[in-house]
Amino acid sequence: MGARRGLTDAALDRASPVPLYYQLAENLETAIRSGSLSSGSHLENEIELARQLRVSRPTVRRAIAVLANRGLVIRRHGIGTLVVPVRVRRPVRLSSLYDDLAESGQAPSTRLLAYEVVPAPLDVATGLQLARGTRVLHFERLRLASGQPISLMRNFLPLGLKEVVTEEALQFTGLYRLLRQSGIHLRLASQSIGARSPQPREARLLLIVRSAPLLTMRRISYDDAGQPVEYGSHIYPAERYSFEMSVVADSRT
Amino acid sequence: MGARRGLTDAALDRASPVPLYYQLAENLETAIRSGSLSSGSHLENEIELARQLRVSRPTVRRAIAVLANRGLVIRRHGIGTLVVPVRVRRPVRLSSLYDDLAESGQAPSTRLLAYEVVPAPLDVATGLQLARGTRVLHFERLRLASGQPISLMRNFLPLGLKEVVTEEALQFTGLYRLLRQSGIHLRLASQSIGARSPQPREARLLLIVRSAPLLTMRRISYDDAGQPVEYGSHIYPAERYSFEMSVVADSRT
DNA sequence: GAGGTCAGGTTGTCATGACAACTGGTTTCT
DNA sequence: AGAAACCAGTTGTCATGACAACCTGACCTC
Repeated sequence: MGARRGLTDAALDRASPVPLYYQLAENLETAIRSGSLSSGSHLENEIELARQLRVSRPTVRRAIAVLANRGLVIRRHGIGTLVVPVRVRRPVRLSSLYDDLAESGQAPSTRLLAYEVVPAPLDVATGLQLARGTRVLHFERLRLASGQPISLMRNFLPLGLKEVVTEEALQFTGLYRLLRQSGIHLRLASQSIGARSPQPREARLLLIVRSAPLLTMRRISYDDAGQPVEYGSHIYPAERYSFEMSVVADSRT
Repeated sequence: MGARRGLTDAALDRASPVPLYYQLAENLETAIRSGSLSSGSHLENEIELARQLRVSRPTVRRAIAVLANRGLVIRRHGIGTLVVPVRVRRPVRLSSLYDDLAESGQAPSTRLLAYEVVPAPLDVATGLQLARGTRVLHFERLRLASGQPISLMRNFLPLGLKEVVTEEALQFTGLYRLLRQSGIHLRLASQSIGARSPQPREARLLLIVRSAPLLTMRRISYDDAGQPVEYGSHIYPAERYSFEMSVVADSRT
């Protein structure tokens, strides 16, 4: 042997606080995305993989389950585990527009149009599970990509986050990144995507004509503890933006 | 004791081909949705749950993992597992419009506007991984909910599925249900959601004015084996439809 | 009274072992 | 030659056991 490598290169670190199964999942994902595990090919079988890496089979299975959930591999009973054919896949992951743009090299920037404390409108109060009229932090941002307006974003947050999400910080980075840096991990979000026509002010800010349709997205995000963290109401010019996502069905049966 | 029931009511069937963890997950989901596990409350702890149900702790954990993936519960290290506050949550699940409507009691019906074999347009051929110009099955349907047009759907399928997806069957049931009944399990889909203005014919069919925006969805679905099964290009009147979804972040870090 | 410390309870991780179920190819039988 | 039976290889399910990491609340100390 000796050609039998490929994965064992990035060894697992048992001293690390990162779980073994997760280290392995990341190694495998790197291998897939880099192409060293060509698309359509079989993964080494679980038992062999476990033997080579000196871990137990459940650990290997759990790592592969992570990849399967992300839609990177497909498991087939009696056959093996295959790498999904290459495809542009934006994961269903809770993504941040700012980070997405940055990743695709679009040079995002932000114009902060409003930053204030207001009584929560009814739908916001309901979404954030606050009493009607509770004071909340509200701000409005115009997001530009490569200098072109791509989204007008209104957000409402519980007042307690005012120290974390400051007026200054919002000018230079994305909301989600700010929250993450403060140790707030968004775990769950429910969102609704629709379309409508722009109001005059919206058309003016987004540099579109009034007959051009808008994409709308309303999102409520919850943290680790299930507490509502953010109510967002965003609009996008449909001619310049669309939502890309991949959806993975449950595995069972 | 004696009040300590609630879950043990729907017992697990070890003779069933349905895995124990999945039976348990469904029992728990039923309990949550029916309200017998009130929102925000703690689940019984894993060890106790395992003891009561006479299964091992990994089995319990796996069942809870299914629910966590669906966004129904949140696990907190050192605390316990909590039921997520009630909320209308349409899962990101690969859902069928037909089934969704039926579930919400909307009485879906279908008008089949076209059913034919045509050479695949370029984008369709690319999406289905076929040579350009390969003949494919194409059909167009107008979906009505409670008698009102709610979607105009164009689909392209590999010709081999013509026997499964017949002209007659399409009139009375949804595409996904047809495929599932034939043993084709959709596992993965990549989709894109956008918006645009309707063309005259589209406005006429959907009973909207030309200035009313449309939601558009393009979707390519893949089966268990990673083979493309369906290319769909659908439009919806924005005033009558929106996409609801919940998104769950990976658990780790 | 304020703060730190500790214990109990909970989920998170990992190992080992066993058997079932499925797939695809090969062999055998008719 | 064709169909049925078998077999090797793989993933799927489940049990048991052990320890680590984490959170909360109670207790103790200062």
